[in-house]
Amino acid sequence: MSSSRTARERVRAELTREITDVAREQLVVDGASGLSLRAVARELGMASSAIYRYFPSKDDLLTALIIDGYNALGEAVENADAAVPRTDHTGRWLAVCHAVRDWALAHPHEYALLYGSPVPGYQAPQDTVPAAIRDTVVYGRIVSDAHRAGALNPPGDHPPVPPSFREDAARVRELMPGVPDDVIVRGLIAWTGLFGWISFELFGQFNNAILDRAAAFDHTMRCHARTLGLPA
Amino acid sequence: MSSSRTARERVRAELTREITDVAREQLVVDGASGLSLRAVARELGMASSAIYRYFPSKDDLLTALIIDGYNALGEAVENADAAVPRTDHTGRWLAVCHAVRDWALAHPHEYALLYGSPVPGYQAPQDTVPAAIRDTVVYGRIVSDAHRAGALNPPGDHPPVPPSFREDAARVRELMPGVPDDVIVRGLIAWTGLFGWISFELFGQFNNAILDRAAAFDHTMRCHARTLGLPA
DNA sequence: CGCTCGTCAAGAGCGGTGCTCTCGTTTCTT
DNA sequence: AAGAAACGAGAGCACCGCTCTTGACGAGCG
Repeated sequence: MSSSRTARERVRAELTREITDVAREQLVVDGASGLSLRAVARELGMASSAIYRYFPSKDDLLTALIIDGYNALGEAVENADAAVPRTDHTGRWLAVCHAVRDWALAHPHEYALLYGSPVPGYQAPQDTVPAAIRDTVVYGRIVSDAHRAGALNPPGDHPPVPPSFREDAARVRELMPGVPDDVIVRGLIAWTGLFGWISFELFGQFNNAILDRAAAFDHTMRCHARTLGLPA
Repeated sequence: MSSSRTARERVRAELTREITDVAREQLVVDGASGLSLRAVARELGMASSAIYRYFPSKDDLLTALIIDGYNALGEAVENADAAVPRTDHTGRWLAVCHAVRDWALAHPHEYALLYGSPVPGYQAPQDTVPAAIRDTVVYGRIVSDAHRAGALNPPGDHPPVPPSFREDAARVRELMPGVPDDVIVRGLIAWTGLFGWISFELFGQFNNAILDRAAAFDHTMRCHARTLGLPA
């Protein structure tokens, strides 16, 4: 019977979830470096060695938390985008910006885990990729929609893209169908600018300089929208 | 005699330097999380407890490495800027961009220590600030020089800056004397865009997407220059 | 029913960590 | 020369990730 076998699998899945939940709580409190398998086991009233039945190593637990984090951020971004009329491309962009920032401010340690420095001998497990690009997928759709609607009027001239960028642009274009090379460049600029700003804000680079970060962020993202070519 | 007293201080300073040097080697190899006081002591042939005569905790050693890193990066940026004619503002900006990126690629773990996620319970020791802003000082001078020379012609219109940004702009203006509010916004966009790009590149966010990063980076920074208002 | 057999939790243990304390020794100061 | 300050070494504490062994539990099969 699948039910009996499922019963075992079910309790296993449940305990796995409990472990990640407790681990996430510790992550929120102490950050990634403060996460301790023994402390998680203690919290769950089990032996530390039992954890290894569910996660072969601490890195694997962290990877699970990373995937969860990407999904949580991606979902927040998707919801923010969905709440704005499809044709209000500027509003969708700003909604995405604020969704990312709000999530980052609410979950600083998890944001640091996703977009801060990865562990030294870093190799991104391939199974993190689908979760990791959820927010970027939403963003690409906004740019693509805006371009297709003829809503993009980028100001100023850019130098011609270098020849080797054509292939890279083609890869990026999978997320922004139909968008010309220069708009892809502008799209990359806005996207890296968004995360660059949030990382600066979260990691203390704005200390003693920018105090009303919410206002400065909103205005900066509106300027990014203009450079992308979105209407005011 | 100051010489006799200096003899003690001298050997102390020398050992302090040796400790940071060995620690930096380990940082380069294993990253910040792999740094071990005991391993440093072992490498130096001394007891681990002796290290604490020189650095009260591991965090203090890391802080010293952070300051060294900021200074190394700042010096690289200063040299890169100094090698370009003063009136070639676009060239100075591009030189700074490439200096930051080259340094980051050559010292990824140290870059991660500076601009990646800080330790969880983060409080920036105030004595890191002078070193931390060396690169920004150079950048501010470039923008200020370009503006004073009348070389800035920012394309497109930006929305009016929010009232609360005036005070923040005034603080930033200490590094960019004489620059109007909107140019300060554009300056922040380029600066956060530079570090946002490098962080994305270094922390794996460009994997499977952008392969010729050098070319894409150079072109993107030229586009940033245009948005700032610098001539082609 | 009884008997394997796979799954699991628990405990001990290994080598490592940051950090503290004590205890002689060295080195500078007075 | 005597006292004070700085120093290195060693033992030890509490913690860590991880491994290995042992024993209990429960599902499937003869």
